[in-house]
Amino acid sequence: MSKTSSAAPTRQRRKEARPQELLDAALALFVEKGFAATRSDEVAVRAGVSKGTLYLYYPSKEELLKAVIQQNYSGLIAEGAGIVDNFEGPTAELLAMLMRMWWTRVGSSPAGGIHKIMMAEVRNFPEIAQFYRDEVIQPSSELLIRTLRRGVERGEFRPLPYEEAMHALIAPLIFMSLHKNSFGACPLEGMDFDPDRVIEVHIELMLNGLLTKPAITAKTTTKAS
Amino acid sequence: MSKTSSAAPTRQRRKEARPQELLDAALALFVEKGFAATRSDEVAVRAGVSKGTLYLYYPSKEELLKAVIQQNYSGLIAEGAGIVDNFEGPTAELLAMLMRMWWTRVGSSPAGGIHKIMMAEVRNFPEIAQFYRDEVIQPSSELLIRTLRRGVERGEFRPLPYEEAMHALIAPLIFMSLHKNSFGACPLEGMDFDPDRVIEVHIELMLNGLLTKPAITAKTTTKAS
Amino acid sequence: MSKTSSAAPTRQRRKEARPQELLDAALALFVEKGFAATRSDEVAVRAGVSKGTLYLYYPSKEELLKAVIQQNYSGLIAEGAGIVDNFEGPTAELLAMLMRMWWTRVGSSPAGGIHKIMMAEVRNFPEIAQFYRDEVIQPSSELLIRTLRRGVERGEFRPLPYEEAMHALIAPLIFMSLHKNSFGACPLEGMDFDPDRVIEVHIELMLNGLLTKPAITAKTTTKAS
Amino acid sequence: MSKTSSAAPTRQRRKEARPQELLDAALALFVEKGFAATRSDEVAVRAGVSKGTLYLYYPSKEELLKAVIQQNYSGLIAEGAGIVDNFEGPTAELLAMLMRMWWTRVGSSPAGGIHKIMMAEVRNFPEIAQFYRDEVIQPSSELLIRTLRRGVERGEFRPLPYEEAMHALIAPLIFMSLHKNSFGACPLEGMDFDPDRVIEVHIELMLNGLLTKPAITAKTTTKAS
DNA sequence: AATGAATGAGATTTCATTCAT
DNA sequence: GATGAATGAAATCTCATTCAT
Repeated sequence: MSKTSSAAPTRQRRKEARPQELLDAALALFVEKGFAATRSDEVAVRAGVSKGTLYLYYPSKEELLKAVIQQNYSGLIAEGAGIVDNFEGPTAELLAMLMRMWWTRVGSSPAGGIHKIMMAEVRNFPEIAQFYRDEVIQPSSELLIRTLRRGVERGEFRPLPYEEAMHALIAPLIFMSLHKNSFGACPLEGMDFDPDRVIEVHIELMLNGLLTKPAITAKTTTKAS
Repeated sequence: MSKTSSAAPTRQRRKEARPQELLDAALALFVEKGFAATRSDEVAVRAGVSKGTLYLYYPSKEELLKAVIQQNYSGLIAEGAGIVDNFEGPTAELLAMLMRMWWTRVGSSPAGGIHKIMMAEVRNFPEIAQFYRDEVIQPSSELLIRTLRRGVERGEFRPLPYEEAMHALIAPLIFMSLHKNSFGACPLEGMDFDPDRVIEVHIELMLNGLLTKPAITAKTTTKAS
Repeated sequence: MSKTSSAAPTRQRRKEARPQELLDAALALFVEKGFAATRSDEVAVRAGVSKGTLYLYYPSKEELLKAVIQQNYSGLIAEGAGIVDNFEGPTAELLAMLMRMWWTRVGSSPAGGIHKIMMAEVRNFPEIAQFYRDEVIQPSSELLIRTLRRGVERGEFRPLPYEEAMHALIAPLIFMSLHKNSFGACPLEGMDFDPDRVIEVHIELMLNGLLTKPAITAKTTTKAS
Repeated sequence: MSKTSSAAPTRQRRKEARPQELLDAALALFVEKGFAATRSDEVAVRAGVSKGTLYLYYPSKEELLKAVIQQNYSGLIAEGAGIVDNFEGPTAELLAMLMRMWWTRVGSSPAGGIHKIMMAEVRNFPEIAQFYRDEVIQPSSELLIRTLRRGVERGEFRPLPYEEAMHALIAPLIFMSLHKNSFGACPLEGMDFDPDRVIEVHIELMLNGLLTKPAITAKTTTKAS
């Protein structure tokens, strides 16, 4: 019926490969069912090992969660920093490139599911919350803020409160990533839009706005903060 | 502001108030700790009753979750529909009004936390997923799409793929709501921006874009779908 | 076949009686099989409840052990102190009375088994070790030492190092108690002496010695310390 | 005194030394932590081998326990028998010599810890109980009883029930040995007596009694049984 | 022979749910 | 109805034992 049907489940020694296999299995299940609702031997079975083996590599389910998060984010940010520092050309292009890159590399990959786990669990794991803020949120925020500032200083972008604009910028990316791993994974009728196109439209709108002619908005006198 | 402090003599716990008290307690705890990690007698204690009493009203924790979700969304949408149908004036104003309204009435109220629960649990409760799509997502999407179409048809907005634009529009609202109930509730340093202002910046940017001068974007030749 | 044969194992509410029943069951099993080798649901079953109920009263097996020890020794020593303070007559009689009393009330009762548990487990539970020393060993040692000093000071006993003599005095009592709960409980042939008579012989020998005529012993010039 | 420090070049672990090293490691750990609470790879690590190697020599932890006990008692008794048979002189001296010898050779050596293990585990291992009775208790009891009888028959000792007197005689020896391996190994204040001196006082008291003048005891008309 | 990665039965503990009071 | 003591299925984690290398 499937791949491992006939051969006896002979015991395998794969010390090197095991951590990665376990982390992948754990990520998939934590994203699908949530951390608390995933039983530790489900993880083991999906990774093709026994319950005991899982505990040989990670001393508790909580440590496993931490390892999943760390492994997926180590050295993800550094890459983006290099791009920002070396880019020459219109800031709009740089911004669009960063956002498309994040979407390709994180948002629509398994690692994107980590956001879902984090949203659901941060309040139960303050230690992980701090780690995630320091290693992921903070550096990537800085990257985008630096880019916005570049645009404003070069006169390409209108003046803005950077922190808030940054959040408005990334919100649809993360939202789409969350969607893919929640509603998007359910067999529901009538939810058949294409996340990739949402990202493109978002980029377009962010840069150019909805209006055919710029309006003078009274309410939000936005200044670069 | 205080709930029921003055009027009720608080003599005996009123039977008819129980369901609401239980649902409120459950909502708060499910949002804070997640569904699986909330113990059913925590809910009971927070509602001021005993564990047994909880089961008198809801036959299982799962049914309680369903009731929490359903109760918080009954008749939330109808209100918006009336506004859209009767509004006269620039569509940009209508759109901004709808978004601010959602933020005030839902996003920054306890009900906003339901999104967090839904994200975390839909894949475990397909039944709820369908309900939520039918009762919440579908009608509010239609409302926004109708508004966008109004803008495009009146020549106020540039042509757009409605579905995708709609998602780009609501993403920061929902994202901020999720944030308030996850990272925003953790005592982390350096995450001290104001969600309300993010909403305002988002509205501003959505309408006018980042660029000082409109660019001709080649990549996304967005047409009204 | 037995007492609870026919009646359905109907759930009983016995909040008051439960702690004692659980402690008795735990004592018996810890003495018989040792602490580590006793499974917590064995304790529950012997007390006539379910595993869950045990944890309703004691939050862990270790806490259960502590409770067993404390409950069996609270106010056991005070009694002896009263006797020593009020006794008039030959110290030999007082000493014999104390020893026989201990044997009757502790050594040959279930509580005597606690010594066996303590011997086996002290090194794993330093906290309990301290408790036992403070509550049991220290006060009862003082009692015996006071008695020995009375004998020496009244010229009834030869001079002695009190601390060491005290240990020589109680050793057979405790040893017999340990024996009853270890070898004595095994179905072995040829170990059929009577512990009660050992105690009597010990008392006799302690007071009068083995020798028909007192010897002058060079080696141990024992002085009252 | 040092085991094998100078002679062996310690190049490769010698195969023939393994069993002894394993038994020593097991003895030390079983005495310290108890049988059930000692993990089998703790034993292996302490013996400087891997877990797998331990199972090459002993097929189960239970067999290891048996081996520990048996190995430590082989040919311990024979020695004593020779002494008793050949001794000439006062029986009191013989008795004192036997007791001091036991204390030196067994009680205060690692082998003394076996008593602790036996006390704790006999009821779980009936097979070992029988072995211990046959190989250790029975022969050494006989030795002491023979010595007591010699004393009584030569008119040196008062008439006694031999079996019971024998137990009264050895109790402090074993009790001190147990103490060294339980409470004595805990860092408790106020338990700082010297076991060696307890033994000496015990011998002194046993021979001469506490009383300055022999009393006529009515209660225990002890006759040689 | 020696190793230590892998296993899985079994232990402790939790908690949704039931039900006697 | 309301309570909370009682239950037991199920979850996490341990560790004696096995076996591929």
